[in-house]
Amino acid sequence: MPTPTRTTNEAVVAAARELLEAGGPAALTMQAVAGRVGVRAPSLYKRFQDRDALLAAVASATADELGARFEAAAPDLPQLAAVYREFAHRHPEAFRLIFTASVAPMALQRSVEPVIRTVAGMVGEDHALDAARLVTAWATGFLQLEIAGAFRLGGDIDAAFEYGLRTLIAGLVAGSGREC
Amino acid sequence: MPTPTRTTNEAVVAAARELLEAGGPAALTMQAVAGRVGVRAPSLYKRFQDRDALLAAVASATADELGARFEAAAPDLPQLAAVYREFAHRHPEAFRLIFTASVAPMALQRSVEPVIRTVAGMVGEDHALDAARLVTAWATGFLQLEIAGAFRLGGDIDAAFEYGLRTLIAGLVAGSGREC
DNA sequence: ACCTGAACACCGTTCAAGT
DNA sequence: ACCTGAACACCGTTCAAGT
Repeated sequence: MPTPTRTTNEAVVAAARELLEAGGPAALTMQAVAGRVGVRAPSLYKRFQDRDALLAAVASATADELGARFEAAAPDLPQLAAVYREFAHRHPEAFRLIFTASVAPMALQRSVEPVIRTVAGMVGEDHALDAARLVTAWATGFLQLEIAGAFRLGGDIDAAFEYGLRTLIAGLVAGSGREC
Repeated sequence: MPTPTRTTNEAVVAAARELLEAGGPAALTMQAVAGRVGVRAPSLYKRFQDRDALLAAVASATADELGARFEAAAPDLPQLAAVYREFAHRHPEAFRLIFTASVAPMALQRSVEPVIRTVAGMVGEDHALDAARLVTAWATGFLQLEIAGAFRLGGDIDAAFEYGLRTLIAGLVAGSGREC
């Protein structure tokens, strides 16, 4: 008779996310993930083609969660920025993973839509995409540098984030509306 | 009698950089690096404590090279941005490596100095650090997203980069001088 | 149908032994 | 003094054999 399944894709991805966040990518081994869901490593290959596919699933799940928080924060740009930063602080490893070449590009498309919508409301449809790319590039770079510990020259990081957001908005508004 | 050395740290790092750029981090194995400099893997441990130390040396060499190009481009912000982008395009893997947590934070400090100097000339010393962080965060994030293939919604990427730089400068100038 | 033990290839790393 | 063969631990992955 057909044997009932002993775990689920969701449980596997959840276990992988925990291991990733706890010990970085090196800790996300097939054996460790399998152990967490009560199975042996070879069984995982029934669900994911290989480790890269599992990483992609983790990235995708992370992007979906982020997208949901963006959805709740739009169309308030400072709120979007705050949500993004808090998410990166809480899941630094998953945050990094999302922007890894092999994995993520597609997973992000949907989650970024609330950002485009928000920015479009500020600068108009014509520059919406360019402006969204400006804002996401800044925030993503800032958080990546912050997480990597690259801000070593002192100063208040929170204040630098506020300054960046404020200055960015000033530039967006100045560039879109009439000049003075 | 003392055996003459069969390679140098510089040659090892150069070989590592080539392998990294050609095949990503996974291709940078101790055996492959050793093979490229005509030696066996265990010999590398005389020069670098472990693979992570070698990666750190690669990151450091990359950051130094980038710093030299920044030095030549300062204090022209658009020129700095163009140099940065060209460097990222030509060495995407090394560029990514620089911002990996375990490796790089310190290697960047010196190379970023020309950027701070340039930005200070635009907004004054008071906001120099915040403004430099805004600019580097934007550029780094943009390039990372571009390299990762995350800009999938169409549009002209070159134009988006120009737009970002222009808008950023507008914000910086508006925020520093008197308002209107 | 699903799971696993055993096996293979590959990698990082150590160390005693070579020259 | 420097280098290396051999060995060890560990990982990703495959597959025939179990239930």
